[in-house]
Amino acid sequence: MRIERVKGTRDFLPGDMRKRREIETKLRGIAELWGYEEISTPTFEHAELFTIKSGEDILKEMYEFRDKSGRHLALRPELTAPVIRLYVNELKMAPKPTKVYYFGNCFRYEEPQRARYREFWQFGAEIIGSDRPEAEAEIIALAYSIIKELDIDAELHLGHVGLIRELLRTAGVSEDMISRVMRLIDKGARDELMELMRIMGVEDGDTLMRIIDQKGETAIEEARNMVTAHNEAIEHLEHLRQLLDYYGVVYDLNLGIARGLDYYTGMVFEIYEAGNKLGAQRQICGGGTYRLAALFGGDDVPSTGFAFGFDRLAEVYHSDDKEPKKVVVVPVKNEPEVLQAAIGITTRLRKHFNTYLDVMGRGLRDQLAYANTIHASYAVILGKRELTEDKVTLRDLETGEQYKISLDECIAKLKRAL
RNA sequence: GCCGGGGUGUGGUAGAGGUAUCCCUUGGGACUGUGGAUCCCAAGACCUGGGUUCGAAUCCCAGCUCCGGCCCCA
Repeated sequence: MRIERVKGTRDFLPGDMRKRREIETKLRGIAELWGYEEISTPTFEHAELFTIKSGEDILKEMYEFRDKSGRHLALRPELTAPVIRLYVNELKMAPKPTKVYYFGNCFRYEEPQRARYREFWQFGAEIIGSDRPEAEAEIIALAYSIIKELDIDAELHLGHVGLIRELLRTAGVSEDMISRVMRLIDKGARDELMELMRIMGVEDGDTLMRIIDQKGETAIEEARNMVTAHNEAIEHLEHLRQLLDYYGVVYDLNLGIARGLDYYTGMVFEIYEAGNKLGAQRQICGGGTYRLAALFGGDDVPSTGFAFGFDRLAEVYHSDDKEPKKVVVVPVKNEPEVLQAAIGITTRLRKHFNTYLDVMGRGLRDQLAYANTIHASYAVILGKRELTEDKVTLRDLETGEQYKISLDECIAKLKRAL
C-alpha cells in the first residue's frame, strides 16, 4: 500500500529547496539589516488564540483538535496572533519599539488551488510599540525593499482603515454597523454597500463610494472636504505619504482596502504580483497597523507589520539556480590502504568543498560516470601510483585535463577554481 | 461548500474492450587506472473501490487526489 502525500501539502525536492533557501536567506538578511530580530513560536497553540482574533467562524478553516488531555488546540493558521502572544508573554519589558521577524509554516483547512496550499509558509515582520507614521512607513518600506531585492514585478496598494472608519462615523454610520460596512468594502460589494447605506439613511453615501472607488489624490481631497478641516486620521495619512516619498516607495493609494478585520486601526497595505503569474491568488503580502495585544491580556500597545506569502514569492521568484560545485574523490581500487587514504583526503577536502566519496563499491569507470551524472566539477583520483608518490590526480571534469600534484597544491587549485 | 478538466513506471507519453508502447530514470554487465557514446540484461506503471462483460487501463458509478476557477482568506 502506497502512502500518498496529504492533500494540499507538498514535497520539496533538492532544486525546490535550493530556491526556497535562497529566498529565505535574502529575506532574513534584509530584515536583519533593518534591525529586526528573529523569533519563533510553536506550531500549535490554543485554538482560542485564533478565535479571539478572528471569531469562531475560522474554526472550520483550521486544523483544530483535542490532545490527550482534552486541550483545544489548533495548528497555527497564521503568525501574527502567535507573535503578539509571544510579545505579551515574554517581551513586554523589551525596549520599544520591539522589532521582530519570523518565518514559519502555517496550516489552513481550505480547498487547495493555485498558489494556495494547506501547509504554507509565511515570512513577516512587526514593529511592536508604535503606530506612528514613522513606524508604518518603515514597515511598508521594508516590505517594498523585499520586493525590489527579489526583483518581483508587483504593485503596492495603500489604504487607511482609521480614516475610513472616521468617514463612516462622520457620515452617521453607527459604531456597531461599521464592522459590517468595512467587510462589504473589503469584498468590493458595491451594490450591497449602497443598499445598506440607503437603509441606514447615510446622507453622504455617494461621496463615500467615490472616495472608496477613486484611487489617489482626489480621494484624499474628497475625504478632507467631508470631515472637519483638521482631522487626525488625514494628517496621519499625509505624514505617512510624505515619509513614503522620502523612502522612494511607489504605491497606489486605495482607500477601498479595508481588510475587514476589526483590530486594524490605521494604515493597511497589500502587495499584488503584477506579472500575472499567480492566477487568482495574486496577493503576496498583506499588512497594517493593529491593536491585538490587549485582546491577549497585555497592555494596549499598537503594532504595525506585514506577512508575505512565502510560497507565492517562491513561485514568482527567478532563481539563478546554480547547482553547487562538487568534487568527487575517486579511489581507484577497493583496497584498504587506498580507501584509508581516500577517506583521509575526503575529510580534508570537506573542510572547504562539497565532496563526494563512493559508497557503492564501484570501480573507477563507474565512479567517473556517476561524477558525470551529478555534474561534479573535479575528480580527485588516487590509487597505488599516487600513494607511492604521495600525490593525487586532479581531473577537471569539464575539460578532461588532469595533473598529478600534492594534496596541498590540489586544495589550493580547487580553492581558486570553485 | 460549489463549478470545470485530468490521474498509465521517477518524470514525459502511446494505447479508446483482448494484461501496455516509446523516451527518460535507476541497478548491473560488455569494460579490474579514466566520465559523457554504443550495445546487452534487469527493475519499475494503468489512483482506489464497486459495477457491466467471457474479458476493463479503456465503458458506467462512487470515492480519493491533482490542475484551474468561484466563495472565503485571520
